[in-house]
Amino acid sequence: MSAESTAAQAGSTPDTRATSLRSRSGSVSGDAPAPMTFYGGNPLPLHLTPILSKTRPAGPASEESGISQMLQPFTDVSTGVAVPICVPYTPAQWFAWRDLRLQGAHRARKLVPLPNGIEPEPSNIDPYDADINVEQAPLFITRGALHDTVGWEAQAERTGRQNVHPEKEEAQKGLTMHAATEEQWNAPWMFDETLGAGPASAKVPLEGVSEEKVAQMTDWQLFQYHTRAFLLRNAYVPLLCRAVNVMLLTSTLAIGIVLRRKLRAVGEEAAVGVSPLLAIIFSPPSMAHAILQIWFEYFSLPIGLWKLSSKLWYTVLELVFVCLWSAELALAMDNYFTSTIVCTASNSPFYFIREGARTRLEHQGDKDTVCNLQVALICLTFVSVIVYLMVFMRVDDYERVVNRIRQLGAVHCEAKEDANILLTALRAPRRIEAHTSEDDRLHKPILAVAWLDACADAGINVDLRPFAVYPLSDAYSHAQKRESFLQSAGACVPTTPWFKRARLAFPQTPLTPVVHGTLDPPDELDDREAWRHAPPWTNTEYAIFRPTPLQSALHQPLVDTLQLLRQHRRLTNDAHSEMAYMRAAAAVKAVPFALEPMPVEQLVQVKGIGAKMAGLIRQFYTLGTIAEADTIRADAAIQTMLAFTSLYGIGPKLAEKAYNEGCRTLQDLTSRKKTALAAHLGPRESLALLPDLSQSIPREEAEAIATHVVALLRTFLSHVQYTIAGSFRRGAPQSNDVDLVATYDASELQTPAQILHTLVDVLRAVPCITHIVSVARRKGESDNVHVAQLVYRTKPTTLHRRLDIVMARRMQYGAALLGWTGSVLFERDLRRWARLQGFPPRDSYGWRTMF
DNA sequence: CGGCATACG
DNA sequence: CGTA
DNA sequence: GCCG
Repeated sequence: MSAESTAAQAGSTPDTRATSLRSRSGSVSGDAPAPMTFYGGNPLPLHLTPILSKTRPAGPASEESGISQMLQPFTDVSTGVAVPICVPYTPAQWFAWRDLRLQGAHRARKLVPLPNGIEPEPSNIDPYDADINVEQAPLFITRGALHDTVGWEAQAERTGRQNVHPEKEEAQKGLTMHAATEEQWNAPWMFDETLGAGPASAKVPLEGVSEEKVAQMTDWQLFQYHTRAFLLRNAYVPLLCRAVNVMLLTSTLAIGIVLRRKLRAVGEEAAVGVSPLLAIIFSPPSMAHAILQIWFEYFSLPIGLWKLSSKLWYTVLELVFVCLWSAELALAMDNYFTSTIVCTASNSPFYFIREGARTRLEHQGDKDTVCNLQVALICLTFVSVIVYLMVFMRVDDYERVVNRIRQLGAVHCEAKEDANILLTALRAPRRIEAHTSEDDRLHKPILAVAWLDACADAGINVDLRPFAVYPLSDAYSHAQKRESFLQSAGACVPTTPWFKRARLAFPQTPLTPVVHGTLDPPDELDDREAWRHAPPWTNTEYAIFRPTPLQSALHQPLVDTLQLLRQHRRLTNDAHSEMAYMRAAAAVKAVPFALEPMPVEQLVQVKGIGAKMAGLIRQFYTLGTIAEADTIRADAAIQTMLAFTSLYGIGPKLAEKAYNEGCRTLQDLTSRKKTALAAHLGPRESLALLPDLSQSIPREEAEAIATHVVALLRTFLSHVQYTIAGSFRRGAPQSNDVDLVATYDASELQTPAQILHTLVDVLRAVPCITHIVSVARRKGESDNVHVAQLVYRTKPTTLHRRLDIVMARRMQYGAALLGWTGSVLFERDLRRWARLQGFPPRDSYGWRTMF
């Protein structure tokens, strides 16, 4: 709607109002139909920015004034979404969120229509035709990296208070859990406990291996399995490796000494060159190094937590020993083959007599001893070099993990406080305790790195419990319920690609598989991989489970009409009916085939469409309109009240009241009322701003605003990351407001509320905010997500824009992002489903306050 | 026939 | 009650 | 108004 039409409408007389209002309502969704896209999140490619890199904006923000800053092209990092890898709330909730994430994966990826002319409108397809030609179905493939959606990023509960229902406690008893609750975990760490007896035992199934599988194994497989389990689980293994290393070095030293003594005894000190001497010289520092490494591994700060420079030095040291022993190996071999006592046989290609060489010592036995010792030296040195190289590769492992994290779309956090999951190569509980806070151990799963690989293999977040290297908190009290749900949903095997499970997990009717997600895309393998992540349309009661285009390519006029009926129900204060229309509109919007030819009996099979809706839809497609909608459009009173509600702070109740008191124009409303509502943005200001605020904001401007605000934010806050949420994040080309979700480093001491206040002060000083609708309480609880609702204006000549700035700690960033991405129906269905899944009503901010 | 999202100003 |  |  344009500013002109709004102004005309506001100033119109009662007689002309009806027509102007009608034209207004007619243009409610009159935008040109956008190409059909799923909720793809931000259409810009979303990268997960590793916090590791400490990305800063291109230019120093403080040097430029706000406006010139804003005019700069949008080159910021804002399209990167950095979300700490974490679990939401309790593990039980984590499972639920994981499912949500799976089923809502369409929100996580950029979806691109398939090339080469595949029609996105399968209007002639009969969905009941069993042999449906899938090639005619709308086909979408996904590209781009996974970014946060539902599961990764929601956050761990901090308080740990659990509202354990008695019956759930009871149910917990039969629970098969990781051995984490056995008391060895809490006992001081001792070698003998970890050697076979403790929870690190191979008896605990390895990740991804069910007990039934183990039972079916052959002896050889069982042996392999137990070996693997031993090597992976046993805390003694690294020590064993080091012990072997030390033994090798000791042997090398011994051989060097024996060899040298022997040579001296026979008066042939130069017979095999300097290699025995070098072995004697190199061995002691190498042993010291090995012992140092044992200390590093068992007693120091875990190497993964070292400073980068320390890690580099550690690697360099390792490299030095690789070099030393490589040199020794080469030298020992050369000394052997060119020995003055000629160790090589006369028929070998290495055999030749050098000047001064003696083919014989006094005793043949002495020569054999010397030569054999030299061979032993070569072998030991070779093994040592191999061992060093293996250790070297282990150091490299850390980088691999970081890359994996990034590849999975999660974020590697520098500060432990920011993380929601801790990954470690450590296995000893005492060491883990030494390097984590009690709070972390209580609320964050501490997992083996193998979990990451399992996630990468499965393409989803897999059950983390088998990967726990430290007892998971009591928060698992709800795991039983989750487990049974997942099992009933067929969603409990981590190695199953998610789309297979999702098919089973979706509540669905026979109507469902109109569009299969099983078609292979024509070209590259990458696309094939991506394809499996594009969920098919699902006939479900819950909006969270189905992909939905921003605009329906088939039914947008019908959707708009249903929305009009919904507005009417809202004005008439019929919340439940209103919701039914909202659901119906959303359901229709998501349907990927034409409803037009369908009889009522088929229409009612779509979830959310009942008898009445089906009738209305039939009416719409036979008569070309819905009678009730026409009535509403012709009703001046309703249209007037509808116009009233476009003012900030005026809802159905006030609109009706005002209308009954004789108000007919927006001016009437403002002159009559001086409501205390929305203290800083009353009806008068709201009316003044309406021409501006009702104009939609293009993406570019939203991004410019965000860039500007974040630049200001960065003048006093470090490590700021942000995302434009709201309908923009759902892919809308324009919106009526900008939702900016921002987060910052855990090292920052300020609370989100304090930051918001500072930011608002800065924005006011610039000045580019004209109204403060509301700001967070100044001394709000330190851990809450806080919001500033502002009216933003770049400079006096530009339009006023509604701007919401959401400030969250990084732990809650993902949750905040989810909560502020919407849509409204999505949020409601999210909570509805969560409640249905039996989440305890709790007051922790994690669940309650955020959603 | 009960439930339908939730928190905050 | 209105807003997100 | 729809769903279970």
